[in-house]
Amino acid sequence: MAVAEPENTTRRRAPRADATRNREAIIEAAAELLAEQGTTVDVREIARRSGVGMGTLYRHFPKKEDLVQTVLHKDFSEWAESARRAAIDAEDPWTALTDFYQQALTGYARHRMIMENFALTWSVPDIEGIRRLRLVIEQLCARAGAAGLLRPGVTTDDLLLLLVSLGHAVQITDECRPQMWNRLLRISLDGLCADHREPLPADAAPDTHRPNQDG
Amino acid sequence: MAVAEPENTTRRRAPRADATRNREAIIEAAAELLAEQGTTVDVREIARRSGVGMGTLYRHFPKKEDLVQTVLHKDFSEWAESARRAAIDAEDPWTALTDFYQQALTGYARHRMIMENFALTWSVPDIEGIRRLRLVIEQLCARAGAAGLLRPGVTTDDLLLLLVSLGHAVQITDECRPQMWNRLLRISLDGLCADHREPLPADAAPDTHRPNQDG
Amino acid sequence: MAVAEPENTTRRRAPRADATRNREAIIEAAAELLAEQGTTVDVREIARRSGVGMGTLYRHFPKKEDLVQTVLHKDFSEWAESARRAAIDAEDPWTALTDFYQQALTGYARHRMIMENFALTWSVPDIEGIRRLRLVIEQLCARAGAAGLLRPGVTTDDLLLLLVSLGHAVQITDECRPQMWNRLLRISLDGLCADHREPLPADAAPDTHRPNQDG
Amino acid sequence: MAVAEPENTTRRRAPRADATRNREAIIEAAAELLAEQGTTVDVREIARRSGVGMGTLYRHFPKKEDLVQTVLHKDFSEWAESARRAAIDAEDPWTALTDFYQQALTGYARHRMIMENFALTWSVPDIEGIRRLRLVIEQLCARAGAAGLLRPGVTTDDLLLLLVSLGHAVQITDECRPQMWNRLLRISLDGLCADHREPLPADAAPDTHRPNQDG
DNA sequence: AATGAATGAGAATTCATTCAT
DNA sequence: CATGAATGAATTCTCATTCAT
Repeated sequence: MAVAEPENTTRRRAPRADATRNREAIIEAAAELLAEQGTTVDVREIARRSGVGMGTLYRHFPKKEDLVQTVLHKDFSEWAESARRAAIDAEDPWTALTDFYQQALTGYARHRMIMENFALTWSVPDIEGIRRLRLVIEQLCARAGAAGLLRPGVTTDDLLLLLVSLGHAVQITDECRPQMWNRLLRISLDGLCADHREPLPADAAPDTHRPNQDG
Repeated sequence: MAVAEPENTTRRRAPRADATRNREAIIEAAAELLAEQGTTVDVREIARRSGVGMGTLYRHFPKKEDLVQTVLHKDFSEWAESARRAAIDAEDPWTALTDFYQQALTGYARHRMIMENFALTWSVPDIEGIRRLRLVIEQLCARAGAAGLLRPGVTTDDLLLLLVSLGHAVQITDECRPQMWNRLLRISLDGLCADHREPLPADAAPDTHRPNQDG
Repeated sequence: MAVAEPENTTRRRAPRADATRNREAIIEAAAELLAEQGTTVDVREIARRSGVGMGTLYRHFPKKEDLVQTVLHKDFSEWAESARRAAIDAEDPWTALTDFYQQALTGYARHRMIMENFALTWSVPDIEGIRRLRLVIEQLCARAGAAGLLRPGVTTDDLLLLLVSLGHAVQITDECRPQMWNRLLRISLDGLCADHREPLPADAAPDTHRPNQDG
Repeated sequence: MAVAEPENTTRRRAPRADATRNREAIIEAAAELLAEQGTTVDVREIARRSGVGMGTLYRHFPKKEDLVQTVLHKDFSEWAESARRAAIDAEDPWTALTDFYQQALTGYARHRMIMENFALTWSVPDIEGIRRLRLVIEQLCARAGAAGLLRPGVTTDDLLLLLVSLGHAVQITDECRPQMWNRLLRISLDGLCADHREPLPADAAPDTHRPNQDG
């Protein structure tokens, strides 16, 4: 009994397995509640739904914000990764871009408030996650550009901002008019493609262009 | 022009006439603070910044939400009206549409959190205001459509959702990269114009279209 | 116009008639509201119902308690007076006593909270009114005693306390079971009358007496 | 008797076991303060006097009214129970009735405002408690009636109302003239006993009876 | 003399965080 | 290590009283 414990021994009354289980239960409950109620959710409700005591919750996440950031990070990562996969699986560059947006925006609806707050509230979250997402888009952009499918002048940042912008449309419309955002995506992609005679200027003001009457 | 009126003098805390003045001071302070901190602002801070006591604030707005709604409504109305003016002043239909978005989105930045909450939090605010805005867009849409400038199949709701969607982009980027959203607007308008061979189908999925290689 | 005003001249734009009218309106409204809601009623509601401004109300009654006391005093006086009248109109001493209680208790229901508070809340109200009421009872007591109708040993204070005690019963039962208190009055009066062999001792403890079995 | 338990030691702020202790401290403090000041007491003062923080108080009683009701219920139960005991211990039916009133009314003084509010304020509290009290009286009534000691026609409700009515007398007089209410009780019991020739009619109006002159 | 807007000290209630068991 | 009771500052809202017009 008093012998130094070997680390590998099977001890059932879990010292670490439980901790992991708890941590994940907390994150899962928090993800649900943050999605439902936003960051103003009561910490005690998170503890209740995850089935742990306040003390346990605070052992894992010393501040409420720590928990929020963790959930944000996790949700964001999973979402970004699924979108990346969709792009990789596509066969040609334009389909890759299209599928990427399609997948990313479809997933956006599940992240309502979180993504919302992600952009706006409580300090800057998960810079690293955004950097990775940006890399994905950069590759899509380069690939489509090299194939001559993307309108000249379009930058990675344009595509990133378009994603966030459409994401907001998804959040607003998904419940009452699902798939309405798909029309907006189509419009934007048409505006992005190489069909357009003129490249996108660096300081594009929209009124420099006028469509052909009765085109 | 007229003789100097004694009532015009700046007197602090005049009662009857200043009920109005107080009301406006409260709304102004609330607008600022709501923009800065969102709907969680402390009511006392609004009272403090507007220079009135708690009682006065609550005489004018019996519930915190009443005040929030009032500010929301006012901001929204002013913003929508300025965008409408910009559209009316334009000479041709496409410029009207373009100027409308330009003006609306430029104004969006000033309304940060409020517009944010407008779409997402605290019940449904100001249905009437949205209805009026929608009417404006409907006219723009009809006018541009009649002139053959607008891509067939584009609806008023598309244009409305585009506005909100780009509005979000404005809010996110306005501080760190002002005018970046203008590029997105240009892209979207290009996707909207009649240059496109195919009309926008009713259930547009973006992958139905593929750009001309090396266009 | 500038001549010194004679005090007797008929001036229509009432300086004092209005004041009186206001004062009475305030008292009337306060009486109603105090009866409905007790002393926690909002002063502004009194002002509203009486149709005067807060300033006017506070000109007449500098403190809320002043108003409450005034209403208390008035209600109490009127009530006591009506009971006194009923006693005077009666022909023989016992009927006088009986009618006095009957009238007083019937009126009690209208004074709910006020009478309630009268005995219990907010300092001592209207000592003078109680003194007058006591005088009335004293005479009834003496008259019935002299006629040999009243049980020996019964004091004026006994009769006064009985009144308040039964008054409470009235307040509690008047709405749900009107006239139920009449049974209690009958019982008490029977206990008061001279039929009883033994006089009421000075320190009457109830267990000194035992009724005749199957009397 | 048992070995000294370490858990019995007076330790301030022990958590689990002291949840109970806190709860009782709160109830005790609330009972005192409610008796002193009525239902308008500041909740913070209750917290202060019971030595707990606001949060603790609100953990046990989510609304102020919950606390008030709890205190009301507890006080009422204890009081009713002590009166019931007194009645059970008596040897003959009439003494049981007498002792019951004696005990009940003696206890009434300790419950001042609370009993006051019990009858008058804040919704209907503790119907169940009243029902139990009524059962006790019902038995006393039946027992005394069967022994031929109680005046025919007297109902359980008469006795219940008499209790409340005399209770009010107790509250009013207990401080300034203790035991004065005993005289009233004696009078009422004499009115209740079977010595009276006529039974109490169903709709007893007091003037139907007239005492024997020079009884 | 009348008006009702303004005042601000309270009062009830919530919630992030700590801590004894 | 887990638990959940305890804490108390912060927050929304009320109301007796004052005061400028």
